Amino acid sequence: MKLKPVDISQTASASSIVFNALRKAIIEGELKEGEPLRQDEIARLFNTSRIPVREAISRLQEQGLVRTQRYKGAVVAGLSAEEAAEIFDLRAFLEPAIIRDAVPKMSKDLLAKARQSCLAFSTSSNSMEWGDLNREFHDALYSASSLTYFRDVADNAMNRVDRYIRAQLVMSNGMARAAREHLLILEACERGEADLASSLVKEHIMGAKQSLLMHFPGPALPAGK
Amino acid sequence: MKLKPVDISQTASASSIVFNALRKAIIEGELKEGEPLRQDEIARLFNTSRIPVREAISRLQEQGLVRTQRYKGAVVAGLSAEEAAEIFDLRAFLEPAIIRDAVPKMSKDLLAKARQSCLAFSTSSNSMEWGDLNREFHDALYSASSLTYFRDVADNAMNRVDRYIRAQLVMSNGMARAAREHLLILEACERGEADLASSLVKEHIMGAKQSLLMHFPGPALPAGK
DNA sequence: ATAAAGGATATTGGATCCAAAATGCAACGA
DNA sequence: TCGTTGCATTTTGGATCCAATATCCTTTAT
Repeated sequence: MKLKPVDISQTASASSIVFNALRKAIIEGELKEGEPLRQDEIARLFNTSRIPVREAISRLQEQGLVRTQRYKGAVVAGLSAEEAAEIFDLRAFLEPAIIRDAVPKMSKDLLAKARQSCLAFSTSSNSMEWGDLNREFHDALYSASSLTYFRDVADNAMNRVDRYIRAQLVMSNGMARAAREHLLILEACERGEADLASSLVKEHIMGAKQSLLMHFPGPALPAGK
Repeated sequence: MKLKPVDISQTASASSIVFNALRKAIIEGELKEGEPLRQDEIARLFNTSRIPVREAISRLQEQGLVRTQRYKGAVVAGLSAEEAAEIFDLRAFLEPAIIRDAVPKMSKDLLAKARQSCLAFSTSSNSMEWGDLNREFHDALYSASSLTYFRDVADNAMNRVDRYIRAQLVMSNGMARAAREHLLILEACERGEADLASSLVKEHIMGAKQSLLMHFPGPALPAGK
């Protein structure tokens, strides 16, 4: 038998398709915060009934990406400056540990891929791609770590602030700065300097936090927070 | 008007009632790992249809408390020794930061409550309560912290390993040791020594991890992990 | 003119119904 | 005897239908 087996039990259900599509749209900021998610409308878009849509929305709620009020429906969840700041703090706390674990496990192959991502990021002129390439670079580096639960948590944190980072990259000169810092991180990884990579990641995230808070939509945050 | 207002829009839906009940049962180990969750059966238990049950199950899946296979249904999720170990590592990483933040914010009132929890824990002879009291003590201390996102993450981590801790408390002499350590942590908090409390929490969690891995159900874990 | 009341419409939560897949079992054949 | 095949039953995923609530707009009374 020369059949390439495919695990049909892993094929996507309607609800998971809707879930993934909505999640991506929210993370990337395509659906603006506060925007209501009409079950009927979404169901029509995906040629399905409202049942899978409702399941998708309840899962999104569990991830903190939407807020639901009984009989009023779901809206894309937003973050206050304080909440965003705390999520960055968690990232700055966790991700250095992840990359320290990852560095000694990085294969030549993986480093090559990461370098490619890094290059693509710093040279891309299409600002629509920047967010994707930024995420791709981070994911590539972390993928060598075996701390799967740490990565899950960091991933979720990143998901919640990704759209703010995307907005941040295009305005000010966040892009140029990120590209510089990415290169430093990558080089530290290539030289196997886990501790250096770790502290560079921490600075990278805390820098992004500061820069984000400066331009955060809404009233300014009192200093010293 | 002397009416005590109640926000009716916040009342529980059928699906959230089912969700909370199932979650509690799983966390506390009442539903054993691997046990299948039959939608029809649960629906009958709660006098409802399968729709709210399905929503509840999909939310549990998002929290990692159940695993679902298409057309096969959901079973209570179990953890390998490695997975449990990593979750303890995350707890040992996060919770010290939470308590360090919490200590200077603890009111007299809160400390009194915590001491009560601590006492109840160490003197309870009903081993069925130990798990609840243990959780109550930890939650009381952390509740003073304003790091809500950190606490959410730590809470979720705790939820996944709570039932193993419960099992651990009753066997060996985990109970006596935990009671001793709790008292030390509490006293450090009362004296306002945040750094000490922090490192005691870390040791407390790492100790629990070691002790859990020794008696972990299933094959032993190779050393040095 | 304005605010309260009432009703039409839209939207959600839940129940019921149907189709697709998994599971268990019995019949059958080598 | 043992493995395979086909069918009945169970269970899940999704569609449709109904009830409860929210929202919007009109009416009405002061």
